Amino acid sequence: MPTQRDPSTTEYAVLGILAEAPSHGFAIARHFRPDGDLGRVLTVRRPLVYRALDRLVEAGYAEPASTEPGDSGPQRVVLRATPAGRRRVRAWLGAPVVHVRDLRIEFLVKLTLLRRSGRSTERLVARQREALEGTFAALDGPDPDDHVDLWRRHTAAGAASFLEALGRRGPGG
Amino acid sequence: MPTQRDPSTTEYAVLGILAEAPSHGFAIARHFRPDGDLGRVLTVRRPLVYRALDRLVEAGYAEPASTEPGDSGPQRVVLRATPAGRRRVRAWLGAPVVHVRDLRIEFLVKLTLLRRSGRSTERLVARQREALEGTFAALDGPDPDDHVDLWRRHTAAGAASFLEALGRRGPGG
DNA sequence: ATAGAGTAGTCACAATGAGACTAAGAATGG
DNA sequence: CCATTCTTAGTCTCATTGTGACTACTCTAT
Repeated sequence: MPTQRDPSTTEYAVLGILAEAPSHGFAIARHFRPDGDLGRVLTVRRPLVYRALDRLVEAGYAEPASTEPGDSGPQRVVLRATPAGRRRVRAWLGAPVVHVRDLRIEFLVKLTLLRRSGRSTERLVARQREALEGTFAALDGPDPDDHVDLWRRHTAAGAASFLEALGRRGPGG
Repeated sequence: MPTQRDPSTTEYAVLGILAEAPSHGFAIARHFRPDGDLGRVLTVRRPLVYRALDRLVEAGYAEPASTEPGDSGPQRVVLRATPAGRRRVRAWLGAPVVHVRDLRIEFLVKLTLLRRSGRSTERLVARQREALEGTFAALDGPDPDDHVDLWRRHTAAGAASFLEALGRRGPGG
């Protein structure tokens, strides 16, 4: 059998929603529209949401639960997260990202999912700061000549102050 | 005839190299490896470089110039930028990016190309600051509660201080 | 001679992204 | 009463991007 690759951020995000409560593709897709809570961070169009669900089912992280009549429309196929899926997404939600560049999407998706369901973000924020403190420390000293290094320095400084501001807001912040 | 879409950043970057001097795919691809000057900003694998060249030729921005014996290897196909291609890339190099998120790749590619060939970056940097000053100004005030807005604020601040630091280094900086 | 390393370019396939399409049921309007 | 239109629900197709493996050519070292 072909080895399953790790879920993408999109797939994890969809699984995150599904782990909160059983749902169906169309409803999940609403969260990921540009004006949705998750869509503000990561917009995902409908076909992609359905593809992500297909993969999650293939991987054993989600399964069909039932078909229900739709809200004025065709039947909907309700899916739910499996225990393996819930374990997987819980581990992902607790783990900090490795690169500064993943803060923008992956880390913000995690924060959004945690806050949606009223879970505390304190631990994740603390771990994220620890995970990147080495990166931030390596950027001390005078401004470098190279413009790429200069960019890294100033954006890393922005990211560091973001994490500090997050940390200053007690639990749930 | 199908309307040509605008070149992607990758295509512009390849065209930028080609506009400096006629060259061939393999040599161009070297600049875009992770350790190359352009690759530090935007890495592009060989197949993608050749595809970009195909498109540039289709679009009339590049054309085959000659075939030459390779450096210990097969013949190489040398391409050159057409006048239309040179015009196009010159205009692109002079134009600031519209969104903060495009600074990281598109703007840094422009800077890199300008510096490679010894051209001044002053004008582009000044225009880029003007182009984003509205965005930066809109972020004044106390830290927002929403974590997505908080992220935007702190990273925009990082980007603004990067552009200021760039601006402080006279011509060519 | 032959095995390796670097040069030059191609191929096939997977993943992503965007738009248009089917289809069902409810509401509207002449 | 029938046609239109809106929203819900899901699918299909195609273009673009990204990745690894592949061919082939030339020189060098063993």
